Formats: sequence, C-alpha cells, structure tokens
Amino acid sequence: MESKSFYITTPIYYPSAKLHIGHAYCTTIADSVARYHRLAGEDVFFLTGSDEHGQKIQEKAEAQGIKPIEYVDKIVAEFQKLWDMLNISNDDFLRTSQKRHEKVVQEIFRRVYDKGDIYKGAYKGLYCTPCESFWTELQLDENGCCPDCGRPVKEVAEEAYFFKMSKYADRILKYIEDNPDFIQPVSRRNEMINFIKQGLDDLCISRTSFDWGIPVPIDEKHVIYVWFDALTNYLTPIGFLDDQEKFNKFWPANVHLVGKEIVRFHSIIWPCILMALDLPLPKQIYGHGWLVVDGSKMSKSLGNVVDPVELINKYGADAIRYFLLREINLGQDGNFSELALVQRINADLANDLGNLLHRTLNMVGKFQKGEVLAANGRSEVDESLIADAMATVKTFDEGMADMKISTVIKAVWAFISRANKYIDETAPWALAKDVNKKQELANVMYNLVESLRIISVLIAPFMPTTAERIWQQLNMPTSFADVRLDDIKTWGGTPAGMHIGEAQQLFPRIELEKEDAVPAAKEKKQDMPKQDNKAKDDEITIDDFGKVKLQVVEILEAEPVPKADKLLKLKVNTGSEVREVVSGIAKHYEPAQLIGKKVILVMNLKPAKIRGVVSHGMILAASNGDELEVVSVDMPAGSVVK
RNA sequence: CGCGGGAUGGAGCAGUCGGUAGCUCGUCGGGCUCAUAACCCGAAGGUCAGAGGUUCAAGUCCUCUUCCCGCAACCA
Repeated sequence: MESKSFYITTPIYYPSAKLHIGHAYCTTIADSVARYHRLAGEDVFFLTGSDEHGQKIQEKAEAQGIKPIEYVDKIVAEFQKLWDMLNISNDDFLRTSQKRHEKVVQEIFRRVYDKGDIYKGAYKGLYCTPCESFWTELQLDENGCCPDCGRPVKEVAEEAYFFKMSKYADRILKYIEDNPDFIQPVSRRNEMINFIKQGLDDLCISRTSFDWGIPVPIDEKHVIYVWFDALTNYLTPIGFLDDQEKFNKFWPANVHLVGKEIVRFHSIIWPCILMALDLPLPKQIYGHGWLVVDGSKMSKSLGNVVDPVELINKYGADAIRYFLLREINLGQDGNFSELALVQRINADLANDLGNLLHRTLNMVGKFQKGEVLAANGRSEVDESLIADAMATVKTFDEGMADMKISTVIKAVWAFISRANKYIDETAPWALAKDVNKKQELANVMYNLVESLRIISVLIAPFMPTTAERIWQQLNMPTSFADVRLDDIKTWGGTPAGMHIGEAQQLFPRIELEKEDAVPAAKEKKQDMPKQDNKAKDDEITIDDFGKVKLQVVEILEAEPVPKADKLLKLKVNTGSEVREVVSGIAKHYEPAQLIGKKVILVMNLKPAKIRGVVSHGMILAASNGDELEVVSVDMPAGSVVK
C-alpha cells in the first residue's frame, strides 16, 4: 500500500552572514512538522538549503579576494553544522550553486520563454556608480543619495529579461480567494489579496551587472536574478527533471514554511511561475512570525543578534527547540529572551518532565525492584489518567496536522502535569507500606511507566534526543526509531514484566544568577521600608555585591503619589539621565525638603510599577523603628558608590 | 488619508461561531515526602489601551482616537 506523502520546505537562506536564532526557529518548526508526519507513517520529504547567488555575495567574496563559490562553501558548511547541532532531519540540502539546480533553472527559463511569458526589456533603476549598486527610491538616504556611500545616484537603464507576471494576476487572485487555506495565517492572506488588487508588475528576472549566477540559457551575458533562481529550488531535489515518479509523489508541496517578509514572493510570484509552467500550486504557504529579542528586532547595529550555536552549546539543542516551539505562537512575532528560556527549562523540562521520569523510575526501583508488574483492575483515578492520555494523543494528532505546535505542546505538558498529580492522588509511598496493596501499587507504577512511554513519543517531534533518552531509561524493548504514532493510540503498550533502566537527570536545573534574584526581593521594600529584612544570615560574596550598582543621584523634583500615604514620586538626575523613582518615605520627608538632596540609588533594580507609577530604582535609607533617614552624601550626581 | 501587526492581572502570552475572562512564570498560604529545594492544592491580582455604536449579551463585530512595532516590490 502506498503511504501518504508529505513535502515541506524551509526558505533557502542567504549565506551573506551567519544564521541567527530566527533561521533556527523557522527550520526547527519545519523539522518538528516533518518528524510528526514521519511518526504518523507518511512518506516525508523535508527540504532546506541555501540561496547562494547574487551581487552581494560576489562583492563579499571579492572583498576577501576569493571566488564566490569559495566564500559560500565556507558559510554553507556552517549552516549545515548548525542543522546537525539542532538535530534537523532534512532529507536533502539544496544549494542553488549546484549543477543539478542550474539545469532546472535553465530548463524552466526555456519553457517559460518558449511559452512567450519572458521578454527582453529595460530595467530602470537608481544607480550608484562608485558602489556599482542599484537602489530603490525608498532605500536612499535622507538626501536622496546612496545609502552606502552618500554620493548621488543617477537613473540608468539596463537591459533585462522580464517575466510576464501581470498576465497571471487575475488567476492568482482568484486562486487565493477560492482557497482559504492557501495562505496562512489569514492576516497574511488578506494582505496578499490587497496587494494583488493594486495590480502586478512584470518581474525583472535577469541582470548584467554581475555574473555570480546562473546564465540565461539564450543570452550568456545575463544571469538569472533572484526569484527565478531561488523559488525554483523547491522543484530540483524532488526529481523535477530526472525522476518523474518521485516528482509526482511529492509535488505539489504540502507546505512552504517561510518568514512573513517573503510570504508575498511565495504566494504571488511563485504561483505565477508555476502557472506559466502548467504545474500545480503548493497546497500552503505558511508565514511564521519573527523573533524579537527583549522587545526589539534583531539587528547588527543594535548588536542583539542571537547566535544559536552559542545557545545550543550552553543549553542543548532540545531545550532550544522546546523553547522556540512552545513559547512562540506560530504566525505571530515572538519574544526571545535568555531569562525566559532558562525559566522554561527549569519549570517545564527539569521540574515537570524530568522530575516525573525520575521519581517514577525511582519508585519502580525502590518499591518493585525495578520491575514493571502487570496491571490488574482500574480505579477511578486510573481511568481518568488513561482517558486524559488518550485525549492528549488525539489532540496531538489533530493539532500537529494543523501545525498548531505550541497548542499541542501545551496539551502534552498538561498531561505531564496530570501524571504528576496522579502520583499525588495515589500516594504510592503509602501503598508500598501496606502489604495488602501490592496490586494497587503495581497498577500505579504500570500506569506511570505507560504514561511516560506515551509522553516520550509525543515529544519526539520537538525534542528527539530527549524522547529517545526517556525511552532508553524506561528500557523499552523496542527500538525507538521504529515507534509510530499508532503505538500510542491504545493504552497498554508497555510490556508487563520488563525492567526499567537506570534513572538519570534529563535536565538539571539551571541556577539563575545575575539580573533576577536581586529585583524580586526588593519590590516590597520600596512599598514598605520597614525593617522586614528578616535577618538574612546568608553571606554573600563580593561578586554578589558587585551586581548591585549604586550611584549618587540628585533629587530634582518630589511629589506625593496619589492614593498612597507612604509614597513619593521623585525625579532624579543620575548624571547621565533623569529618572523617575518611587520611594516609601512620604511619612518622613516633605517633598520640598528633598529637592537638591544627593542620595544613593540602586541603579540596576528591575523597574516596578508601584501604585501606577513606574519606579526605576530604589533610594537607600536607614531605618530604626519609626525613624527613617535617606542616605545622603555630598558628591556630584553620577558618582559611583562601591 | 501608503500597508499590516500589536495593546488582556507584576512579567510573557491564549482567548476558535460574540454568551460567567484563561494559561505559564512570579507572589502569598497550605499539603505531601517517591523525586532534580521538586510535586500537588488553594488564594490574591485585570474598568480586556481610550471613546462611541450594534446586540438580550462584546476582549470578541462596526466607527473614531492614542501609543508601540514591522514592512513599503525586484532588498532573506
């Protein structure tokens, strides 16, 4: 029987720089979806690759005095290394510089040309001669000059080939309107419909200003430019020219997963090219959101580009994969922060999942000498656990087919939580003390092991390594590689009488250092500057102390906070800026007394909203019973206290 | 009037066809002791950016306003 096929792609990334966490995000999504479909028993083809041509690459290579191909070889090797580190299960890796791709692109050009959909025209653009670059009007700097060198640009025309995209505008519009699922999420779909309605121009598909590209077959001084070269990558590896059977099996693609910024090219240009080729259109273009880092977009100028390699080295691939898939809602922008990552690892992976496995194995070892005894009979609690397990498998199956990844992960974790609660409800340690409850205990242990067996399969698409480690610690007799979704659709797959393996920590807790510990403890103090320091006898190191940044600031303004009898709102000069700070000293000072006073401020305290006012720091004060006095010094604002 | 996205308890986010506002973390209180100072239970905390409208009923639909963020076609 022929199994269902599933073809998913990522964009091919441009090797002008190292990949960042956003690329890793996109590829991880595709990977988990591909893994799910394999688990479901489908024939999967998962493609990623690199888009290697273009002027920018040529320039970079020239700057280093090497050939473009040498330049991209190096960077693309890093791409592939990253995917290995992240456990990406792609079936092929297409490089647009490969011969097999050149053949495809040239053949496509010929076919479309023969059909009459490609013509020679002139590409008009704004050209900066010294930089040898074309710019669009909007790229120019504020003076209307070259954004690179600041010199004036001039309008020039260059001979170029054009693809008659306008011819297909009506057809693609109708297609998008008739196929609501074609573009996901819907917000993108509306955007595209809107865009097409404004009319489509023909697409310039060749250049003569550089030569790092695939030559136009009928005109050697042109190279094919961008989209004709890049988009067609999706056809090359599945046998477009050399394996008709394979091609028929996998085309049209089920999903092109792309970033939201290139949805337009995939949902408009690409279908138009396919229509010109009389090929069916992909079933879905899915535009995922972007990762912003601590609230702002990643960019080199901000220096906040997150390197996935570093993160993987620090936290492990599965933890990163988990975070990306769980924390960010597919289709929307998501925030990436290392603090949130660590919190997720501790809470979800170490505490919930890791500890569930550990305590279960430990109890089977302690109470039953490591043997998983046969279950016999079910209590109400057992039934409820089993029902939840089966419901979770169902949610998983349906959700993953629909790419609702974070929803699915939440459901799986709800079940993990359920299993932890089950331990609490059944209290196996109590059962173990009662000789009459051996069977009851055996049932509980069996149900926990079976739950974990199911969980390991459910997390396999997201955390393949962890999933297998659980399988091995449980010591399941079958090979994890052979497990399919069907194996967990019924309860009871764990063979009775098997012995569990050795328990190891899956995810050790990560102790939070910097940033965090300090602010949490302080917020209250601002509200009530009493001596509630409950005599902390813990010693701290000089390093701990060093984390607190103290500085002299001058109070510029002071006023009471409405509806708060203890709070004053202060404006202080830190020497480099003016900040607003809330301080609980209203009972002890009149606002006017404070103006001009130089006091000590905790500079790096996490901002907190107190009575509706955001406080950026805390004023130090000494208190004794009812007395309180701010610590004031006679040093200029900005002086560092140490 | 360029296009689009966002604004929901301290933080980060869900909220499908309009029908008692949810989750995770954090905080506070309690329970348990098999476990990775973990797990389980409970509580506090939100005028769902603002104004107006439709409706028996609006976070959810419509109009306007404010603020934040992207993109602006041959540039992933």
